Amino acid sequence: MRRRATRTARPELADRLHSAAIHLLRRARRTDPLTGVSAAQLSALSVLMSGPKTLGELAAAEQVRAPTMSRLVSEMERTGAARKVVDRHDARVLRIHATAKGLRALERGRAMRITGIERLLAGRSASERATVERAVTLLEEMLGARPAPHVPSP
Amino acid sequence: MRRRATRTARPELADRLHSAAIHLLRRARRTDPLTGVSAAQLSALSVLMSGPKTLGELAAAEQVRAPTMSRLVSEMERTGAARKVVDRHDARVLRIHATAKGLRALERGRAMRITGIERLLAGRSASERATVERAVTLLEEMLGARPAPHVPSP
DNA sequence: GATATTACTTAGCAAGGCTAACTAATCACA
DNA sequence: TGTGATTAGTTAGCCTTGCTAAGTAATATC
Repeated sequence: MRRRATRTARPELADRLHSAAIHLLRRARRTDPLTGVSAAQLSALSVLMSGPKTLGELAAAEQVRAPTMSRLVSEMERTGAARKVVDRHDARVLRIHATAKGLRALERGRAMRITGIERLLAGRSASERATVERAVTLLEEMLGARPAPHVPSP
Repeated sequence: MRRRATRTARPELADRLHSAAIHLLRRARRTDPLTGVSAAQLSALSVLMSGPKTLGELAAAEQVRAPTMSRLVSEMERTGAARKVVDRHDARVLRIHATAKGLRALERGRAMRITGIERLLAGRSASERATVERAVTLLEEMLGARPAPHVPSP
C-alpha cells in the first residue's frame, strides 16, 4: 500500500534522533517489570542514590507534585525500599532515605536496562562505538549533563 | 556531600546513551500538553498516519492490550480524531482511520517536539551535527529502523 | 502572640494500563 | 448443514500514578 504523503520522504535529523531515542528507551525498559519495583519507584530511588532528599526536593527532581511523591514514598516505605526521617531542626521536613533493599532493586533494574543497550552496542566496531560516544557527549552538552544518571518512568 | 560509591565513577557508554535518551525525550515532550490531544492519542495517530489499521494491529503497534486500545479509540472517535469502519468482508474487524482533525493534531504535536530538538541541534557546528547524524544512523541500524517514525506515550 | 508561610498529607478525580468474562462473527469439518 | 472452536472487539472492574483542593502541623514574622 502506498504511504500517504503526510511526511517528507527523508526525515530530518531532529526527527530521526527523536525516533531513535524513543525506540532505544522502549527497548531498554522491557526488563523493568522484572525488578519487583515499579518504574516510578526505580526513578525515585535513582535520585536518592546520591543521598537523602526531602520529599519536596524529590518531587521536584521527579517533576511530579508533592502529593504524588508523598503517596509514592509511603508505598516505598511500606515495601521497605525507603525510610522517612523527620528533620532534626524542622519537624515539617521529611528526609527520604533509600534503604539497602531499595538500592539493590535500583541496581538490578539499571543493570538490566544497561545490559540491553550494551548488547546492542556490542555488535558494533570500535570506531562505530566511538562515533556514538562522541554524539552522546554532544547530547550531554546540549541537554546539560547530570552527574548521576537517572532511571525515570519513561 | 560525598556521593555514595554505588556507581562507578565514569559512566560507561551504554549508561550515558540511556541517560541522554531519557533527557532528550523529557525535553521533547514538554510541549505535548499544548496539542489538545493526549500523548496516547498522539502515539496512536502516528501509527495511523501510514494508513488505517485494525484495532488489534493498532494495539500491537502500541504495545498495549486490545481493551486499552478499544477504549482509547472510542475516545478518539468521540473527540473526532479517528473513525471506526467495519470491515466489508469480516464484520468482526474494525478498521481505524485517522481523521483530518486527528492528523492535524499529530502534526502539531510532532512539530513542537521536533522543533525543540532542532533548537538544541541548531547550536552545534556542521561537523558536530554530522557526528550526531552518523550515530543516529548506527542506532537506527541497531534498533531496526522503522519507516514511519512514531510519537509514543513516553 | 496572632498571622502568614511552609511542608507534607488526605480526599477525590482522571487517564491509561491490566485481566476476566462477555458478545458477535466467522471458520472448520463431521 | 449445523454445531463447536476460534477470532475480534467490548464491557466491567481493578490498579497505579498523575492531578487539584483542602486540611494539618510546624515554623517564621512582625
